[in-house]
Amino acid sequence: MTKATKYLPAYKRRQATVQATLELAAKHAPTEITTAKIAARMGMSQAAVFRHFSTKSAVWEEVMRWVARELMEQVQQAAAPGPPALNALEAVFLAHVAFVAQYPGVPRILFAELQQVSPTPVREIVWELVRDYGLLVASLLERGRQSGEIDSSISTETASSMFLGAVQGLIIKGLLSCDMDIMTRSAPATYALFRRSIELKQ
Amino acid sequence: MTKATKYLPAYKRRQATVQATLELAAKHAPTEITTAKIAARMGMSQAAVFRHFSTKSAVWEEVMRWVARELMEQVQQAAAPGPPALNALEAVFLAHVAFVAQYPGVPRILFAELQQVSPTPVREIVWELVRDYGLLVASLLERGRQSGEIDSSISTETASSMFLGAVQGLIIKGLLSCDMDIMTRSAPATYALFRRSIELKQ
DNA sequence: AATAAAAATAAGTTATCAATCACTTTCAGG
DNA sequence: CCTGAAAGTGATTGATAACTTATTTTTATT
Repeated sequence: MTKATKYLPAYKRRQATVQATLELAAKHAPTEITTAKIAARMGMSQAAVFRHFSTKSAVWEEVMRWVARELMEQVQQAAAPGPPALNALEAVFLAHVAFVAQYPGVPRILFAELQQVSPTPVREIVWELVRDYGLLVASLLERGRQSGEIDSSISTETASSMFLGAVQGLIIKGLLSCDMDIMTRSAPATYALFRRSIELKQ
Repeated sequence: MTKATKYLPAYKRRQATVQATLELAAKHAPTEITTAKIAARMGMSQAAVFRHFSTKSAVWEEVMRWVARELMEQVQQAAAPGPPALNALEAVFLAHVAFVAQYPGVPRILFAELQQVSPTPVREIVWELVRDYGLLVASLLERGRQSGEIDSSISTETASSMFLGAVQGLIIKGLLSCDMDIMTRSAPATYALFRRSIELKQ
């Protein structure tokens, strides 16, 4: 929670607006996040928001850009160390879950975007994120296949869709039970199951 | 698509309203489905909707009840035949995917509900659906464990969350690519992978 | 200390949408 | 074929939320 200081320089105000929106999303549905509430959270008038963003959806775009950058940074860092691909993949899995647990508003925002049918600017950013994330997972799966950790009969495409699904299953459980920490607790066992599905049988 | 007939008896008008809403949800985000659009789809005035539903959210409640009843009917029927539990589970998986492909608005409506934080009447219905569905999957997993198809070291809880996640992974892919038929095509391979994760190794 | 530029505000406007109500049209039963 | 009940409509209302504009407050520079 950023402190509510008035008369911030523009770039800091933009950052603060993004954070305020994320904080609101942690406890409210995105559709009921109004510019008035965002402003109130920063201790400002509603009109002030439009000093820094030309439209409301410009706010959502900046929020999504922040989310994409931050999540990719976290998982890339997690993926970095060491040769055993399946361990790196586990680190990615856990980093992703930890990120969502830390910013519980993020899945809500993403789900809101998935409802849109026509392509919006925000959706474009989501698409890029999903693509980059998918490439990271696919490269780890490929590495695991070459090192003989992963059964070579497994399709990388199917496995990476399953990987994402495993995360989603946890997220949905967390959202439904209104307890995002349940995700963190169940994550290791869930990954172990995923691992079993692609591991070379002995 | 129901034919647009005026002066329907009340119970048929209610059914028609539910169907019209589902059809709209297939091509629009739930937030932009207004009572005016629902009415227009049936060739009626906006005011007419309120002859049959006291509020707009009463419409969503009825829609969700219909979805819950219909989906459970489909998957229960799929689960019915035969002893090999893992085959019954596959039938459930495919039935679920087929249902979503047939009513592409359904995941959008569900995702919209998942964003709500405070418990709404619609959310209550979703909760019941998820519980009933979870029980069905759990009972099949239990049966498979007893028949020796499933490794007894696997937690039913974790496996059923993974099952749901596998479906979700497909749904998200379908929504993002704006092509729900991709789900149907990828479903068998995805289930095969899930099966590998719980099957007894030989 | 003076002042210009930047940040924030108060008080609007406009559009949209759920919900209401007085009134009209249609249908079904005697 | 008549009539009362049920189904539907047009016009309106009140609330809400994004966006605008004229004005004020603060900050930074010289």
